[in-house]
Amino acid sequence: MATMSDVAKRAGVALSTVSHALSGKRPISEETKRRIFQAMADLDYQPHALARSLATRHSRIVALLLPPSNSTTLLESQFTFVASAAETVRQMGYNLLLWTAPAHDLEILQMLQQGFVEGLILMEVSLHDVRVEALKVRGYPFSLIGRCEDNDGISLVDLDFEDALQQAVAHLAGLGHQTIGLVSHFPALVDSGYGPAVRSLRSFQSAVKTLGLSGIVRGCQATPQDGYEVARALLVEQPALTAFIVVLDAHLSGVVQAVWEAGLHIPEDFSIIGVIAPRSAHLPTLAVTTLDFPAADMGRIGAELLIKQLTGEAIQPQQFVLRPALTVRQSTGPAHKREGIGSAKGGDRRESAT
Amino acid sequence: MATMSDVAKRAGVALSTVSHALSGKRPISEETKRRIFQAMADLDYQPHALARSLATRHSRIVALLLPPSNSTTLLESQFTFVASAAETVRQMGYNLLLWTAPAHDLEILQMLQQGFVEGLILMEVSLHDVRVEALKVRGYPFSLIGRCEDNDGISLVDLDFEDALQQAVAHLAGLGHQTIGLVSHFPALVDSGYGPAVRSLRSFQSAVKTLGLSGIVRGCQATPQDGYEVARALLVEQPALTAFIVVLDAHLSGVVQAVWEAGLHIPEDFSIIGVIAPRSAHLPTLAVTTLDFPAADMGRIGAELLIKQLTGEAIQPQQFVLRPALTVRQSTGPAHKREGIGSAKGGDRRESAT
DNA sequence: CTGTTAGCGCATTCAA
DNA sequence: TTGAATGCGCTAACAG
Repeated sequence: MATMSDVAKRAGVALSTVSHALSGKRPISEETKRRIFQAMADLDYQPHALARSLATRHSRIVALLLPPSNSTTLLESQFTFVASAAETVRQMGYNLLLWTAPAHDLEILQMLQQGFVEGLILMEVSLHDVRVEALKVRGYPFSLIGRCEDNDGISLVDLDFEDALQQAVAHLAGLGHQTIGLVSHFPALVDSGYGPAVRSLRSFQSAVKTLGLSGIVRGCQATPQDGYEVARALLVEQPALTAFIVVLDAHLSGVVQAVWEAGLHIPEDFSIIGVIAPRSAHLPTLAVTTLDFPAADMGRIGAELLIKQLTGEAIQPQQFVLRPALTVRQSTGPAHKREGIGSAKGGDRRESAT
Repeated sequence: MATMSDVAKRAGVALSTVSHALSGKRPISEETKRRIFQAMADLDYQPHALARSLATRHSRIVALLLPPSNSTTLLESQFTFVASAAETVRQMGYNLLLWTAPAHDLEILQMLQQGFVEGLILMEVSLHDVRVEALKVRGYPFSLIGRCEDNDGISLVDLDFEDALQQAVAHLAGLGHQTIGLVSHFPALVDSGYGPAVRSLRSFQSAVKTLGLSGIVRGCQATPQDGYEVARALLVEQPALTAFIVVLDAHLSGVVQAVWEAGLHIPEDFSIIGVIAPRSAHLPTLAVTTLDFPAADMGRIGAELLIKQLTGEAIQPQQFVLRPALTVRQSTGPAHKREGIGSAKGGDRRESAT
């Protein structure tokens, strides 16, 4: 591996000349430039990123904090954040480090202090996030995919859950639905102050109230089975129910199946709307109406926010709270009163599966 | 940010003494050690990782090459690789860089040459992978999650697809099934030499042949809808079919639904077995029998293989081809001839969804 | 047991 | 337009 001084020697110039030829930070005659690049080609020279970082005091490395794998199971959308951020960061000439750390861990700060990493992208932040506080106090650059309660001076991108749930309720209300069920996050997540859980819950309740509808909320773990169980129970307990709002992609298939097994047709007898990525909206035989969760955009913007901060392109913190677009597919329609059925024809499937 | 020389000054010792106190590479008296650590604490000293890397010529950074997001949609298992590798790498004191690059791109090599990254983990390798060839020729450390055709001298971890499909067929054969369908990868993937696609296909065909059964193969894109369509078509075209083998988690729900909609009960009338992660096996109302795809293990081992190579713990390349365990759940049972139904009661759902 | 010194590969300041 | 020299923060001989 050739070094810069090797190149300099071979081109018959000084080390600094080579450096400047590379960076273009001072004028170099065509002739010497030619010789230098020739020498670089001959030697198959590659600048040493680490050495450059040490001299520049810029590592061009940022890190994305992955939520701990044990707690919440990773949703489709989460991975999309990661993939999208990775791609964006790379396009902007930076490198993305993937860190796994318990949400409360502060050893993150060490690595920042070390100068190893120039900035951080956080996801799955809670309303009162210690990490955010710590970063803010020390003035380290970071961006959020998500929001806290107090976001003063923070760059972030998040879904506008308030708007999303409001739109969802409004859409259903417009179709004449009077009693709407929200299949939501696990209650513990609400208690722990997880933003999406709290905000969507609040917004649903207020929207339902404003429109004079009745709303029923039930939360559960992010698995199809739990979604199924919850929906099934709700359908029995609440005969007036004619629509579900689902906010987790993992719940969708379970909820749909519960509705089917109750003998209800979608959308004739029952409507379902999801606040999820369009990609997750296409069940085998049902395209679900969604408020499009823009996961890829969020990953991209989260990355851009951080890097613009680092390059000085953006001085002021920017906040993007994205309002999701409504895409009407086949799962929502005019409300019809349900017949008095709690479970029906499809129900045997479950018992039959010994 | 305090530097090592600051610490040295404050402790009244030489720079190198501080360095050695930190690394423990030479004996230091208790007294000076105490003073040094005291000074470090006073100054809130953090060693500068980049500088250390430059001096050591070891960055303690490895990279994981993410498959390009456009081509294959990312499966559950893929993300599990990433998350698991990230965690493992971190536990071993290294950092994981996420790279997105087209599979044919060789600019990867530049970064290795630069000394920025010490090694690579590749996933989604094809049987004849140019990247692997290039890495091998230049002697760069890397490990594979997956396999090529020729794996001489390469460290890798992969699922034993041969064994998996053989087990799947054997399990079904043992239950009396005579005609088995394989819902598999998109044909283009087989043609392009994608390992899992090719190996599972081959193995299925040979297993079926060996046991004197008849096997039908159909491949499609990795979405529930495509899985549904393919299964549906097969059920109509092949009345003798009594079981499906599914090798992509994304297909599972679609295939199951197609079977249900054909009026068949699982497992009484029809059996389904998946070569997928247990986590994906639990549909809302059906726990599917699987050959457990050990995605987390594979991510972990892939990372370990690379890092052991870097630390010199492993001189010889190691290859782990994991045989999946069979977990019998509710979706497989004794074979019964199907009645002459091609489509049935559930079929209306599809049409009804306008 | 401890101090001195010379790099690691590059950016950059100061001269020329 | 170019060269020489200094230093980024640390490790690792080499002395003592």
